[in-house]
Amino acid sequence: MIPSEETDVLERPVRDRSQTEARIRAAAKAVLAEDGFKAFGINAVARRAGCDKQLIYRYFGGLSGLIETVGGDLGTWVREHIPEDSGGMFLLTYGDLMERLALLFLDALRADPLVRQIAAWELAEESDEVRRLSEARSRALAGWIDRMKGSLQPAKGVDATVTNAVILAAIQQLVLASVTSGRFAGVTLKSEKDWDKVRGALKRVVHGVYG
Amino acid sequence: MIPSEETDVLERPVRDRSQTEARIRAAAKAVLAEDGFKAFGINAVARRAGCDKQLIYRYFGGLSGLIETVGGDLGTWVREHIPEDSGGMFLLTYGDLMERLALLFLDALRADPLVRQIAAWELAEESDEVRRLSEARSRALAGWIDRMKGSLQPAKGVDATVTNAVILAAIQQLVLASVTSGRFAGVTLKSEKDWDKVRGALKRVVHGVYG
DNA sequence: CCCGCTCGTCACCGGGCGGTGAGTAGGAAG
DNA sequence: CTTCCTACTCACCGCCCGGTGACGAGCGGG
Repeated sequence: MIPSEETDVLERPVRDRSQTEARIRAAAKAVLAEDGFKAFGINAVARRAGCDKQLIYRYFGGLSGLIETVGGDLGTWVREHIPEDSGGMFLLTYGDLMERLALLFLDALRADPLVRQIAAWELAEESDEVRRLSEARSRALAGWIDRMKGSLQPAKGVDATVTNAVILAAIQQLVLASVTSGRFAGVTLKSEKDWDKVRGALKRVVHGVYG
Repeated sequence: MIPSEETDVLERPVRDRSQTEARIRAAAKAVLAEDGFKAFGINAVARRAGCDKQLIYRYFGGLSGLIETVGGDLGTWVREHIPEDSGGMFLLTYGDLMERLALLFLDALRADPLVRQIAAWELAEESDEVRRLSEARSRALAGWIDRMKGSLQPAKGVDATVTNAVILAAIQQLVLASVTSGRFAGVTLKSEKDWDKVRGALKRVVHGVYG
């Protein structure tokens, strides 16, 4: 292959620090989302960003700093992916609210490989970096729940926090399992029909506890 | 350190193939359970077993064969860890049955690091070996449910398979999250008091859907 | 023009990984 | 005692990892 002027121009480094930093950040998210946390590392990110790994050390102080930056970006994930309002519905009961929250969470998690990988990472490894990542995600989600529920209160005698955790845990587990194995506990999780069944079960569960 | 006769005896190889195979199998489970699936590999297992990794290739045909063997042993896990009978209770309703199943599954999973690691592994990676491992676990669990439920039937109109999957998914996710991060969705999962809250929420959920 | 600073690259290090071929030790059979 | 088979070990390969020190390339300010 004869090097043309165009490739020469394209392969020339940008020499713009902020732009390069952005490229590295984007590459980090892409590697994590597409190749999984197992493949996540200095070399993989640098390769993806098309620059030398030394720049990651210079600009972010190594992997941990880069992860921290990604976690910072993640704070906006909830706002980007889950609608803030009630979608034009009048949520009469706490059960209605939780049903809507559960279904939104299900679809949002299914659609976002980056957050899925972070969730799976959290289950696989305990390190400070991962912990900070998942804590950012967890805090954002909790804040969103608080904001959304407004003045609605569950029936007395029901520990809403723990019950909601159970429901969200079920959703997260099913979504994570669907990606890698496509099934859980004898239930296939592939087609949209499968997910409709899950939605139905979730609705029944939610209204079973909250009325 | 002067080599004593005792250490000499202890470090001497066993020269008994079946016994060495058993040592390797035990080492594999120990590495997986204690160090996690990330650390699982030929070198780690051989180091743990105190023999050369070559033996793993010779006796098991490499890592995949060894994993398969572990999966085979896993088929007996359910029978070992979850009681077959109804614990002297008369399970009058399907809801009672599922409550008991849920609580048993919760405790069994909390107590078994090996199975926890396999479950986490399944969420982190998609490979044939891991798939076979988790399928063995899944099949065993499903068979146990079938055996236990006997002739009890849930209320009509409720998809018991999917609903049960939702409940088991919640339990698995909460247990896995508790090990690495000690919390999920704002709920701390450390003390037995925390788990009592979870048990309460699970009971409410189960009897909410099944009556 | 050249200095100096920043952006970027390259080569290299030690170490752990999965994988393999060649060689050793030790007990049973003759 | 020798033979032979089997259990077992050792040394080595190539690869990729995270991490670092030294070197060039380009651009703005004197």
